[in-house]
Amino acid sequence: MPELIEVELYRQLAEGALDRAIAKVDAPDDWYLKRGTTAEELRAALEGRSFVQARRTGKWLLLDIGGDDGEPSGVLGLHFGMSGRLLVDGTGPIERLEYAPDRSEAKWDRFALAFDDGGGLRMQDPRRLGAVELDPDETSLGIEASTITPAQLRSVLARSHAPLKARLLDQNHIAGIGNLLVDEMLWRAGLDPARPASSLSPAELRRLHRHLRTTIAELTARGGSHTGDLHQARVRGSTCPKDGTPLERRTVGGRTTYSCPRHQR
DNA sequence: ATTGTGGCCTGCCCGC
DNA sequence: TGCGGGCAGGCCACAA
Repeated sequence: MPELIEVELYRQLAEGALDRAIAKVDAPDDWYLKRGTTAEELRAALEGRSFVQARRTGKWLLLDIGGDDGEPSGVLGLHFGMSGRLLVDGTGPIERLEYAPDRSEAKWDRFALAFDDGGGLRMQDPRRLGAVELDPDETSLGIEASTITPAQLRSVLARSHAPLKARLLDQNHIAGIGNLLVDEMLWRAGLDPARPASSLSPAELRRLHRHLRTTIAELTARGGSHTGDLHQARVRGSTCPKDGTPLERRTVGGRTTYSCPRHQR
């Protein structure tokens, strides 16, 4: 469930891990290291160094590593899948994570760093769907959703025959939106998730852009992707909070989709 | 390139 | 009380 809202909270948390010398890397789960990254590589790249900046694009948290000469020497990329949590010095910004257990168990620790000062950074992920990578491919990520412009959104959707929802979930074109956010913004915008992406009129495009930006901003202020007005109705047999129509549940773009057949057109 | 499908992973919850 | 199956969603490999 970590979508860009949750990962942004993790990024802010990670600012508390900057400029602290890394004493030890603990990468106990090889499966969790992706795209050829190895535990040995991580130790070589991180031990004795420190992070100089905490960035985010879409659902990726990107920690710039400072080199011996003070110049950036690499990037540690963290991805949280749907059940990944970030903890710095044992505490995190999110207590309850949708679709993940509330508890904390040591066996869910997939990656950890110990700092010289005795603190640490830890990634917990019960379902192991997250990832740790050294120098992740940032160029393949699409436009950051939270700041996308109307013209950029138009170009993302242009000439695509994929369902609107599938396109908005495609991280290679627009980065950061997950299944909960997309259902919420399409519900607010009154757009059918199954519409071909390129079928929106100029007025509908403007409407979608406005709701995309305000949905992200509002749910950020409320504290998470699960705080949308549609969210409590994302269960079987519920009705539209807007007009009371029985909600439709189907698969669009390979994902469970709730929408209102009456006002989403 | 684009789009769709199945699979991965694990914990939880339901019905029997 | 135990067990099996379905489900959740992020993303990747693969097929057409």
